[in-house]
Amino acid sequence: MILSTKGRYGLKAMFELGLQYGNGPIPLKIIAERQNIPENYLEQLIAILRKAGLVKSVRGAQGGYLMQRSPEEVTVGQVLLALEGPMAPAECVADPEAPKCKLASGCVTRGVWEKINNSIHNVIDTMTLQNMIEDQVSSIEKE
Amino acid sequence: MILSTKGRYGLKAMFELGLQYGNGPIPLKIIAERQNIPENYLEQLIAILRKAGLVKSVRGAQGGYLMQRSPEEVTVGQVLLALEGPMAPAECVADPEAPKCKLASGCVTRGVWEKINNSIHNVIDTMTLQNMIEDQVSSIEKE
DNA sequence: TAAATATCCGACTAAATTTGTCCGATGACT
DNA sequence: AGTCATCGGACAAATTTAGTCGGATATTTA
Repeated sequence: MILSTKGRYGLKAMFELGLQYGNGPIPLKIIAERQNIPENYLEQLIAILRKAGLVKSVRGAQGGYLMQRSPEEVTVGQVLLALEGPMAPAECVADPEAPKCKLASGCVTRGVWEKINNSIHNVIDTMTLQNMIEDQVSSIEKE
Repeated sequence: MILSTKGRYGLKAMFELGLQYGNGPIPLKIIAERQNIPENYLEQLIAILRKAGLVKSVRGAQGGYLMQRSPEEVTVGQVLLALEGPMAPAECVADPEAPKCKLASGCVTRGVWEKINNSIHNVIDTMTLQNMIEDQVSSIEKE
Protein backbone atom coordinates (compact mmCIF):
# COMPACT_ATOMS: atom_id res chain seq x y z
CA MET A 1 0.00 0.00 0.00
CA ILE A 2 3.10 2.17 0.04
CA LEU A 3 2.31 5.83 -0.74
CA SER A 4 3.37 7.18 -4.11
CA THR A 5 6.30 9.52 -4.48
CA LYS A 6 3.82 12.38 -4.70
CA GLY A 7 3.01 12.17 -1.04
CA ARG A 8 6.51 11.19 0.04
CA TYR A 9 8.33 13.89 -1.92
CA GLY A 10 5.65 16.44 -1.19
CA LEU A 11 5.84 16.05 2.57
CA LYS A 12 9.62 16.37 2.47
CA ALA A 13 9.30 19.54 0.44
CA MET A 14 6.78 20.97 2.89
CA PHE A 15 9.16 20.18 5.72
CA GLU A 16 11.87 22.27 4.02
CA LEU A 17 9.42 25.11 3.55
CA GLY A 18 8.50 24.83 7.20
CA LEU A 19 12.13 25.10 8.27
CA GLN A 20 12.43 28.23 6.19
CA TYR A 21 9.21 29.78 7.45
CA GLY A 22 9.65 33.48 8.22
CA ASN A 23 12.84 33.82 6.19
CA GLY A 24 11.47 34.68 2.78
CA PRO A 25 11.09 32.48 -0.28
CA ILE A 26 13.25 29.49 -1.04
CA PRO A 27 13.72 28.31 -4.64
CA LEU A 28 12.64 24.89 -5.76
CA LYS A 29 16.14 24.00 -6.81
CA ILE A 30 17.39 24.15 -3.23
CA ILE A 31 14.54 22.04 -1.91
CA ALA A 32 15.08 19.49 -4.64
CA GLU A 33 18.78 19.27 -3.85
CA ARG A 34 18.34 19.01 -0.09
CA GLN A 35 15.72 16.31 -0.29
CA ASN A 36 17.07 14.58 -3.36
CA ILE A 37 13.95 15.00 -5.47
CA PRO A 38 13.95 15.47 -9.29
CA GLU A 39 13.46 19.21 -9.66
CA ASN A 40 11.22 19.08 -12.70
CA TYR A 41 8.94 16.62 -11.01
CA LEU A 42 8.81 18.59 -7.79
CA GLU A 43 7.64 21.54 -9.84
CA GLN A 44 4.46 19.64 -10.60
CA LEU A 45 3.95 18.62 -7.01
CA ILE A 46 4.38 22.10 -5.63
CA ALA A 47 1.86 23.38 -8.16
CA ILE A 48 -0.65 21.04 -6.55
CA LEU A 49 0.26 22.31 -3.09
CA ARG A 50 -0.06 25.87 -4.30
CA LYS A 51 -3.50 25.25 -5.75
CA ALA A 52 -4.47 23.62 -2.46
CA GLY A 53 -3.56 26.85 -0.67
CA LEU A 54 -0.70 25.42 1.34
CA VAL A 55 2.10 27.20 -0.48
CA LYS A 56 2.54 30.54 -2.17
CA SER A 57 5.12 31.60 -4.71
CA VAL A 58 7.25 34.61 -5.55
CA ARG A 59 8.35 34.83 -9.14
CA GLY A 60 11.59 36.12 -10.55
CA ALA A 61 15.11 36.34 -9.22
CA GLN A 62 15.34 35.89 -5.43
CA GLY A 63 11.93 34.30 -5.71
CA GLY A 64 10.80 30.86 -4.69
CA TYR A 65 8.17 29.31 -2.48
CA LEU A 66 6.90 29.89 1.04
CA MET A 67 4.29 28.38 3.27
CA GLN A 68 0.95 30.11 3.05
CA ARG A 69 0.31 29.52 6.74
CA SER A 70 2.66 28.80 9.64
CA PRO A 71 3.93 25.27 10.25
CA GLU A 72 1.77 24.99 13.37
CA GLU A 73 -1.31 25.48 11.26
CA VAL A 74 -0.60 22.84 8.64
CA THR A 75 -1.11 19.17 9.37
CA VAL A 76 0.47 16.20 7.67
CA GLY A 77 -3.06 15.20 6.74
CA GLN A 78 -3.64 18.37 4.77
CA VAL A 79 -0.49 17.82 2.76
CA LEU A 80 -1.25 14.17 2.05
CA LEU A 81 -4.85 14.93 1.17
CA ALA A 82 -3.74 17.38 -1.50
CA LEU A 83 -1.24 14.99 -3.03
CA GLU A 84 -2.64 11.52 -2.48
CA GLY A 85 -6.34 12.14 -2.24
CA PRO A 86 -8.26 10.98 0.83
CA MET A 87 -6.13 8.90 3.18
CA ALA A 88 -8.84 6.32 3.69
CA PRO A 89 -8.90 2.61 2.83
CA ALA A 90 -12.22 2.86 0.98
CA GLU A 91 -14.43 5.46 -0.66
CA CYS A 92 -17.31 4.79 1.68
CA VAL A 93 -15.36 6.05 4.69
CA ALA A 94 -13.44 8.75 2.84
CA ASP A 95 -16.44 10.82 1.95
CA PRO A 96 -19.62 11.14 4.03
CA GLU A 97 -21.44 11.87 0.78
CA ALA A 98 -20.29 8.59 -0.76
CA PRO A 99 -23.08 6.31 -1.94
CA LYS A 100 -23.79 3.50 0.50
CA CYS A 101 -22.77 0.00 -0.54
CA LYS A 102 -25.93 -1.42 -2.05
CA LEU A 103 -25.63 -5.00 -0.88
CA ALA A 104 -28.75 -6.48 0.65
CA SER A 105 -26.60 -8.14 3.29
CA GLY A 106 -25.02 -4.82 4.19
CA CYS A 107 -21.37 -4.05 3.80
CA VAL A 108 -19.34 -6.47 5.86
CA THR A 109 -16.07 -4.60 5.58
CA ARG A 110 -17.20 -1.11 6.45
CA GLY A 111 -16.44 -1.52 10.14
CA VAL A 112 -12.87 -2.45 9.34
CA TRP A 113 -12.41 0.50 7.00
CA GLU A 114 -13.80 2.86 9.61
CA LYS A 115 -11.38 1.67 12.25
CA ILE A 116 -8.41 1.98 9.89
CA ASN A 117 -9.55 5.38 8.75
CA ASN A 118 -9.93 6.66 12.29
CA SER A 119 -6.54 5.43 13.34
CA ILE A 120 -4.82 7.04 10.36
CA HIS A 121 -6.56 10.35 10.81
CA ASN A 122 -5.89 10.31 14.50
CA VAL A 123 -2.22 10.59 13.55
CA ILE A 124 -2.14 12.72 10.43
CA ASP A 125 -4.73 15.28 11.47
CA THR A 126 -3.05 16.03 14.78
CA MET A 127 0.55 16.07 13.60
CA THR A 128 1.66 19.42 12.21
CA LEU A 129 4.75 20.42 10.25
CA GLN A 130 5.89 22.20 13.40
CA ASN A 131 5.75 18.87 15.22
CA MET A 132 7.86 17.30 12.50
CA ILE A 133 10.44 20.03 12.82
CA GLU A 134 10.57 19.70 16.59
CA ASP A 135 10.96 15.94 16.35
CA GLN A 136 13.81 16.40 13.94
CA VAL A 137 15.57 18.88 16.19
CA SER A 138 15.33 16.64 19.23
CA SER A 139 16.58 13.62 17.30
CA ILE A 140 19.65 15.57 16.22
CA GLU A 141 20.31 16.68 19.78
CA LYS A 142 20.49 13.07 20.87
CA GLU A 143 23.54 12.39 18.70
CA MET B 1 -4.95 6.47 -1.02
CA ILE B 2 -8.00 4.30 -1.34
CA LEU B 3 -7.14 0.59 -1.42
CA SER B 4 -7.45 -1.23 -4.70
CA THR B 5 -10.27 -3.65 -5.38
CA LYS B 6 -7.85 -6.47 -4.68
CA GLY B 7 -7.85 -5.74 -0.99
CA ARG B 8 -11.47 -4.68 -0.83
CA TYR B 9 -12.85 -7.67 -2.75
CA GLY B 10 -10.43 -10.03 -1.12
CA LEU B 11 -11.43 -9.15 2.43
CA LYS B 12 -15.10 -9.55 1.55
CA ALA B 13 -14.38 -12.95 0.09
CA MET B 14 -12.47 -13.99 3.21
CA PHE B 15 -15.40 -12.89 5.32
CA GLU B 16 -17.67 -15.23 3.38
CA LEU B 17 -15.21 -18.06 3.84
CA GLY B 18 -15.11 -17.26 7.53
CA LEU B 19 -18.89 -17.47 7.82
CA GLN B 20 -18.77 -20.85 6.19
CA TYR B 21 -15.91 -22.17 8.31
CA GLY B 22 -16.53 -25.73 9.46
CA ASN B 23 -19.18 -26.41 6.84
CA GLY B 24 -17.10 -27.70 3.95
CA PRO B 25 -16.06 -25.92 0.79
CA ILE B 26 -17.97 -23.12 -0.85
CA PRO B 27 -17.66 -22.44 -4.58
CA LEU B 28 -16.32 -19.18 -5.87
CA LYS B 29 -19.50 -18.51 -7.77
CA ILE B 30 -21.49 -18.19 -4.55
CA ILE B 31 -18.98 -15.86 -2.95
CA ALA B 32 -18.91 -13.71 -6.06
CA GLU B 33 -22.68 -13.47 -6.12
CA ARG B 34 -23.09 -12.70 -2.43
CA GLN B 35 -20.45 -9.99 -2.42
CA ASN B 36 -21.08 -8.72 -5.93
CA ILE B 37 -17.59 -9.37 -7.24
CA PRO B 38 -16.76 -10.35 -10.85
CA GLU B 39 -16.23 -14.09 -10.61
CA ASN B 40 -13.38 -14.32 -13.07
CA TYR B 41 -11.49 -11.62 -11.29
CA LEU B 42 -12.08 -13.14 -7.87
CA GLU B 43 -10.54 -16.31 -9.22
CA GLN B 44 -7.26 -14.48 -9.51
CA LEU B 45 -7.52 -12.96 -6.08
CA ILE B 46 -8.28 -16.22 -4.37
CA ALA B 47 -5.29 -17.78 -6.08
CA ILE B 48 -3.15 -15.21 -4.30
CA LEU B 49 -4.81 -16.01 -0.99
CA ARG B 50 -4.26 -19.69 -1.59
CA LYS B 51 -0.57 -19.20 -2.32
CA ALA B 52 -0.35 -17.12 0.85
CA GLY B 53 -1.63 -20.11 2.82
CA LEU B 54 -4.86 -18.46 3.94
CA VAL B 55 -7.22 -20.52 1.82
CA LYS B 56 -7.30 -24.06 0.53
CA SER B 57 -9.24 -25.51 -2.35
CA VAL B 58 -11.17 -28.64 -3.19
CA ARG B 59 -11.45 -29.37 -6.88
CA GLY B 60 -14.28 -30.95 -8.76
CA ALA B 61 -18.00 -31.08 -8.23
CA GLN B 62 -19.06 -30.10 -4.69
CA GLY B 63 -15.68 -28.47 -4.42
CA GLY B 64 -14.80 -24.91 -3.65
CA TYR B 65 -12.71 -23.01 -1.17
CA LEU B 66 -12.27 -23.07 2.60
CA MET B 67 -10.19 -21.25 5.14
CA GLN B 68 -6.90 -22.93 5.88
CA ARG B 69 -7.08 -21.81 9.51
CA SER B 70 -9.98 -20.77 11.70
CA PRO B 71 -11.33 -17.21 11.53
CA GLU B 72 -9.90 -16.47 14.98
CA GLU B 73 -6.45 -17.17 13.68
CA VAL B 74 -6.55 -14.94 10.62
CA THR B 75 -6.17 -11.20 10.94
CA VAL B 76 -7.31 -8.52 8.54
CA GLY B 77 -3.65 -7.58 8.28
CA GLN B 78 -2.69 -10.98 6.93
CA VAL B 79 -5.32 -10.77 4.23
CA LEU B 80 -4.40 -7.24 3.21
CA LEU B 81 -0.69 -8.04 3.24
CA ALA B 82 -1.22 -10.85 0.76
CA LEU B 83 -3.30 -8.74 -1.60
CA GLU B 84 -2.01 -5.19 -1.24
CA GLY B 85 1.55 -5.74 -0.11
CA PRO B 86 2.76 -4.14 3.10
CA MET B 87 0.20 -1.80 4.64
CA ALA B 88 2.76 0.88 5.35
CA PRO B 89 3.07 4.43 4.02
CA ALA B 90 6.72 3.96 2.99
CA GLU B 91 9.19 1.17 2.26
CA CYS B 92 11.50 2.22 5.06
CA VAL B 93 8.93 1.36 7.72
CA ALA B 94 7.41 -1.59 5.88
CA ASP B 95 10.50 -3.72 5.95
CA PRO B 96 13.14 -3.70 8.69
CA GLU B 97 15.62 -4.86 6.04
CA ALA B 98 14.87 -1.85 3.86
CA PRO B 99 17.88 0.30 3.01
CA LYS B 100 18.08 3.44 5.11
CA CYS B 101 17.40 6.75 3.41
CA LYS B 102 20.81 7.98 2.46
CA LEU B 103 20.34 11.69 3.01
CA ALA B 104 23.08 13.43 4.93
CA SER B 105 20.44 15.39 6.79
CA GLY B 106 18.68 12.19 7.80
CA CYS B 107 15.17 11.31 6.74
CA VAL B 108 12.77 13.96 7.95
CA THR B 109 9.59 12.01 7.23
CA ARG B 110 10.45 8.71 8.80
CA GLY B 111 8.91 9.61 12.14
CA VAL B 112 5.61 10.36 10.46
CA TRP B 113 5.62 7.12 8.52
CA GLU B 114 6.36 5.17 11.67
CA LYS B 115 3.44 6.68 13.52
CA ILE B 116 1.07 6.02 10.64
CA ASN B 117 2.38 2.51 10.26
CA ASN B 118 1.94 1.73 13.94
CA SER B 119 -1.57 3.07 14.03
CA ILE B 120 -2.62 1.03 11.02
CA HIS B 121 -1.06 -2.16 12.29
CA ASN B 122 -2.53 -1.63 15.71
CA VAL B 123 -5.89 -2.10 14.02
CA ILE B 124 -5.32 -4.65 11.29
CA ASP B 125 -3.06 -6.99 13.22
CA THR B 126 -5.44 -7.30 16.15
CA MET B 127 -8.68 -7.57 14.23
CA THR B 128 -9.51 -11.11 13.12
CA LEU B 129 -12.08 -12.42 10.70
CA GLN B 130 -13.90 -13.78 13.73
CA ASN B 131 -14.13 -10.22 15.08
CA MET B 132 -15.58 -9.08 11.77
CA ILE B 133 -18.19 -11.81 11.89
CA GLU B 134 -19.15 -10.97 15.48
CA ASP B 135 -19.44 -7.29 14.65
CA GLN B 136 -21.70 -8.13 11.75
CA VAL B 137 -23.94 -10.32 13.90
CA SER B 138 -24.35 -7.67 16.59
CA SER B 139 -25.10 -4.97 14.03
CA ILE B 140 -27.87 -7.10 12.57
CA GLU B 141 -29.33 -7.73 16.03
CA LYS B 142 -29.72 -3.99 16.52
CA GLU B 143 -32.18 -3.66 13.65
C1' DT C 1 17.98 47.83 -20.97
C1' DA C 2 19.96 43.29 -21.01
C1' DA C 3 20.95 39.30 -18.50
C1' DA C 4 20.03 36.20 -15.01
C1' DT C 5 16.87 33.99 -11.98
C1' DA C 6 12.91 31.48 -11.09
C1' DT C 7 8.13 30.36 -11.41
C1' DC C 8 4.23 28.89 -14.61
C1' DC C 9 2.00 26.04 -17.93
C1' DG C 10 1.16 22.45 -20.85
C1' DA C 11 2.55 18.64 -23.62
C1' DC C 12 4.66 14.37 -23.86
C1' DT C 13 6.13 9.57 -22.58
C1' DA C 14 7.71 4.96 -20.77
C1' DA C 15 6.54 1.80 -17.44
C1' DA C 16 3.77 -0.18 -14.07
C1' DT C 17 -0.60 -1.12 -11.98
C1' DT C 18 -5.42 -1.84 -11.97
C1' DT C 19 -9.34 -4.22 -13.24
C1' DG C 20 -10.81 -7.05 -15.38
C1' DT C 21 -12.03 -11.02 -19.49
C1' DC C 22 -11.39 -15.36 -21.72
C1' DC C 23 -10.09 -20.06 -22.62
C1' DG C 24 -8.48 -24.50 -22.29
C1' DA C 25 -6.74 -28.05 -19.03
C1' DT C 26 -7.31 -30.68 -15.00
C1' DG C 27 -9.50 -33.04 -11.29
C1' DA C 28 -13.48 -34.93 -8.72
C1' DC C 29 -18.10 -36.24 -7.96
C1' DT C 30 -22.74 -38.44 -9.71
C1' DA D 1 -19.88 -39.88 -19.54
C1' DG D 2 -21.27 -35.61 -18.06
C1' DT D 3 -21.10 -31.92 -14.93
C1' DC D 4 -19.09 -29.04 -11.63
C1' DA D 5 -15.42 -26.41 -10.22
C1' DT D 6 -10.65 -25.16 -9.65
C1' DC D 7 -6.09 -24.06 -12.12
C1' DG D 8 -3.15 -21.65 -15.19
C1' DG D 9 -1.92 -18.45 -18.34
C1' DA D 10 -2.71 -15.11 -21.85
C1' DC D 11 -4.64 -10.88 -23.17
C1' DA D 12 -6.07 -5.99 -22.88
C1' DA D 13 -8.15 -1.34 -21.96
C1' DA D 14 -7.79 2.32 -18.80
C1' DT D 15 -5.49 4.68 -15.31
C1' DT D 16 -1.70 6.06 -12.53
C1' DT D 17 3.07 6.79 -11.69
C1' DA D 18 7.09 9.11 -12.27
C1' DG D 19 9.02 11.65 -14.52
C1' DT D 20 11.09 14.93 -18.81
C1' DC D 21 11.06 18.89 -21.68
C1' DG D 22 10.31 23.41 -23.77
C1' DG D 23 8.77 27.80 -23.86
C1' DA D 24 6.33 31.81 -21.68
C1' DT D 25 6.17 35.03 -18.00
C1' DA D 26 7.59 37.78 -14.05
C1' DT D 27 11.19 39.96 -11.14
C1' DT D 28 15.59 41.39 -9.73
C1' DT D 29 20.26 42.79 -10.63
C1' DA D 30 24.11 44.58 -13.23
